[in-house]
Amino acid sequence: MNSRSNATAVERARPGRPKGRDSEQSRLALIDAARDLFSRREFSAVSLRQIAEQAKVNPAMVHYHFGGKEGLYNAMLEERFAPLLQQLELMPSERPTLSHFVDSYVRMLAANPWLPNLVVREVLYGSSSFREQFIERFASRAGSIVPLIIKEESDAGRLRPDLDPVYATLSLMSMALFPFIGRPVVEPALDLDMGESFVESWVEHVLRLFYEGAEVRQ
Amino acid sequence: MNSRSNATAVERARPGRPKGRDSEQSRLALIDAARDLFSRREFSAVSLRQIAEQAKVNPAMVHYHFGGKEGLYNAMLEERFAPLLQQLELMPSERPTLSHFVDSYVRMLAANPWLPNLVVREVLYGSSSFREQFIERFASRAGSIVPLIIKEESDAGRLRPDLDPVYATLSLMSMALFPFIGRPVVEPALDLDMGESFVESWVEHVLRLFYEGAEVRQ
DNA sequence: TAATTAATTAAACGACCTATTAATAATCAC
DNA sequence: GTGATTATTAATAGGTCGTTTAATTAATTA
Repeated sequence: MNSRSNATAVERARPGRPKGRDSEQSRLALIDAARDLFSRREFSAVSLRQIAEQAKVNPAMVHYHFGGKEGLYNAMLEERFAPLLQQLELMPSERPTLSHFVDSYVRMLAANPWLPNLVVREVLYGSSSFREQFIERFASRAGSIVPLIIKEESDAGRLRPDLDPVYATLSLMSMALFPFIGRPVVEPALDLDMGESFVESWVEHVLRLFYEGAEVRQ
Repeated sequence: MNSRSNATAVERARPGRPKGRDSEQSRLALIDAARDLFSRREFSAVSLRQIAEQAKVNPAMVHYHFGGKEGLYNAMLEERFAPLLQQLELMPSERPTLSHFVDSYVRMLAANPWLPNLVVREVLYGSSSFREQFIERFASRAGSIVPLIIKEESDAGRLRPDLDPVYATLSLMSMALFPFIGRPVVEPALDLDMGESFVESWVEHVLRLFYEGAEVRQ
């Protein structure tokens, strides 16, 4: 009863090009496994062997497709991470509103729970070159457009003239991003369910708090 | 001209207990180096050799004092991290106010720029046991007290009765914590100087926005 | 069909890392 | 003073990791 004749033995892949299988399959499997593992653990705490095991390919495939661990990480960022952030830049054809901003940010983070982890990791521990690129491509866009919208609303007499547009932007960004960054603590600590229904009610709360405040009006 | 007679040669430490030096010195040097490096890089990306080099002691001292890398990390958390968070729990003798909460959180984060990085790392990648402990010891305290204060203010008629205390808490926490977590991106992206003067003006802004909102009142 | 190219695995290499042990020198206890 | 204890370094053992190479098989091209 050797492994060759044993029908119950796991079919071990043999060397050589497999029959009728697109190489794209193993490539995508690696990217998916990388996204999953890199968003849950530190870069250096995730080994190629782990990624390969989860992707069900040989570790050497990482070198074949991406040249190495860093190449795989960069490819993952480029293919899974950047497009999502890019989407945040797609403003509506008309003039964007604050409501639109908060809504699209919150919606995206809620729909992709792995996203904030990667963003935070890049911001905190990423190479300075990536951070600069990230700031230039994404953060600065939002960071310059939102203050402009606020300034317009202010000039139009809808917002307090003494309100600092940059501080107001930072307030909105904080409320839009923090709950999702801190989700593993926020949910249990506040006994809050951040599931489906959270998104809409949170956006509504943030916008109302921003415009009207928490005080009773007389 | 051997190294013994060469006065300009670096004095290499020889084995054996050094003269007139408290062992506490090397212990503290290790803890300080660990705090510095662990708050700037991932845990597994920081090697004992780096820590020891920065602390100017032999890597084996880590084992001697702390039993290993993890022991050093835990000791660092216990001695540098926990006391700071503990301080946040020290409420004033009288009834704490929302203003007090925001003020003390913001002040602490601004004074200890390494703190948010460690908190975030623990929250995102830390062991679940530490996360539970963190939630129980710190996050849940704030997470249960602040909603109570808000509820009281609401019952006293100062806040809108339809305001959700938990959502309001999350809003304040977001604005108090996020700017410091995202500081490496926030500062350049918003062209904001988060130095000395930021603390006071930010606290004032947050409280006013929270109570009064951004709209013009008629 | 023969030769070349593409896709895959197995095996091994070298680097580095943590942890351990042994040696050594100062201090402390008696 | 002498033996035990404490604080330190050097050396190394054992393991894992990323990478590379060689072998192997399928697909493609000539």
